[in-house]
Amino acid sequence: MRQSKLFGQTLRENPKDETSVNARLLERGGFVYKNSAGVYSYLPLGWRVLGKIAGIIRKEMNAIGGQEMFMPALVEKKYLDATGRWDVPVGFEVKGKNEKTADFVLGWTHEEVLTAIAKRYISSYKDLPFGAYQIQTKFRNEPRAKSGLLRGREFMMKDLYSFHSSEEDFKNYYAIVKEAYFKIFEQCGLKSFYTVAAGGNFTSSNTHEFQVLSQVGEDKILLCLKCEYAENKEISKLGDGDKCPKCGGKIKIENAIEVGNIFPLGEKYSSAFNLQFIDSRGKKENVVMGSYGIGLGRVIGTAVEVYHDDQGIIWPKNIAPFQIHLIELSAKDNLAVKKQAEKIYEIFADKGVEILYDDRADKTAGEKFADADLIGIPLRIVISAKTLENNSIELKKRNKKAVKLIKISDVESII
RNA sequence: CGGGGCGUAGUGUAGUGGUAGCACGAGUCUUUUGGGAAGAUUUAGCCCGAGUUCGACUCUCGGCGCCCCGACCA
Repeated sequence: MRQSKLFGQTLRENPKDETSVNARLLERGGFVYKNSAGVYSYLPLGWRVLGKIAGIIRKEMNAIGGQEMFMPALVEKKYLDATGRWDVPVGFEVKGKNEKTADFVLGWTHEEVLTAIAKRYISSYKDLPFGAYQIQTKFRNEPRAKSGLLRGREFMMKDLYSFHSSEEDFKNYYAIVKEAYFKIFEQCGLKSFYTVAAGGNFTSSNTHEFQVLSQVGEDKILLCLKCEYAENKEISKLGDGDKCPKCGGKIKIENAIEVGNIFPLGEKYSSAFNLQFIDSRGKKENVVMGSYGIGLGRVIGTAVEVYHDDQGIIWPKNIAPFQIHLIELSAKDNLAVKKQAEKIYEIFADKGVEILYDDRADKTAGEKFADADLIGIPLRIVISAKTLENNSIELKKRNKKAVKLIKISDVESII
């Protein structure tokens, strides 16, 4: 991608209406545009990051047998009436302009919708278990959107739902999803802690959250420093400095961002919809369910909160919008630099390396460096008259200070 | 939903009861080019509505919007 053609542009100053680090850096870097409080557009750079995260999630969901599908954002009243959740205030109610349509809510979760669908296809224990997921925009009427991408009213979410013939089978799968979640967050560069929590509008059981430590996190968790056992403060009877109930280690209270959660749903939804199967002895039983969410925008916001410095974002490799940021510092009277940069750009582009090429002719070196720091691509390559004298290019990692020269002839070794 | 703050070009900011400047950005031209360059030139704005007034961006009231704290919550 040539930066001269990139839609979206860096801002030199912080937007005055944002104070959170993730919102400031993401807006300044040209990743997102705020349309309304808690409602963001993803510009091409931000969309690439979101795509990276979606890719990691897909890979891990598919690996545990999840099947991707796509459900409507318009959810008719009858679905939520079945579980009494129509009146939950998080919904945005929508009506057709012509006033003749049924009542709808913009989907804020899809347990009911998928349970209704599953009813048609599940009849025997042989149809179980199965898991289906989607990556889709969710709408929640937050009383107070805040902290940039960390709490929006509209956000991309991966929601997986699993269906089982027994509590035992469900529990096995729950543990498998748990491991998949750890892998997902790890690949996103985030260290997550598995935390016991409450179920809110979804279930009366305890649920589990994946929390990433951050000062700006709105959750407080009680975390064992030794075995990493953690409880959300909202349900915990532990206090700062207590002994861990699992290993006796020291408990510490920490702020954290909830990037994912997994819910045992039991038979709440299957009984509401009469979703039953016939077991191997011919007996009808309720399906046992679970649901599992990850907020993709929140993962982006969290990554920025965790990985940044005064100059900008420092993307973890796997979710960076590009892998290489190539900068050419050419002078008008020295076409050699420009030519060489074009050549190197083509080499990487041909090999499918994700490369952003700062080919802007009217920007100074300082401005290009500042933009590169802000955008936060992991590896910066500079080619200039100075490097060319040595038949070299300069490499610098975004998370390191040191620069290193390598010969142009060795450029492919970077791949 | 309670409390606080704030709404002026794309961004960040001045400002007066007589309708607005500055910087950056963006466009054009020239000179520049290793950490946010220089000159010339162009571009673009008072959140909305009502009221007071000869006249409102300014004062009053009412909306709406944005941020923060709290409550709530992925």
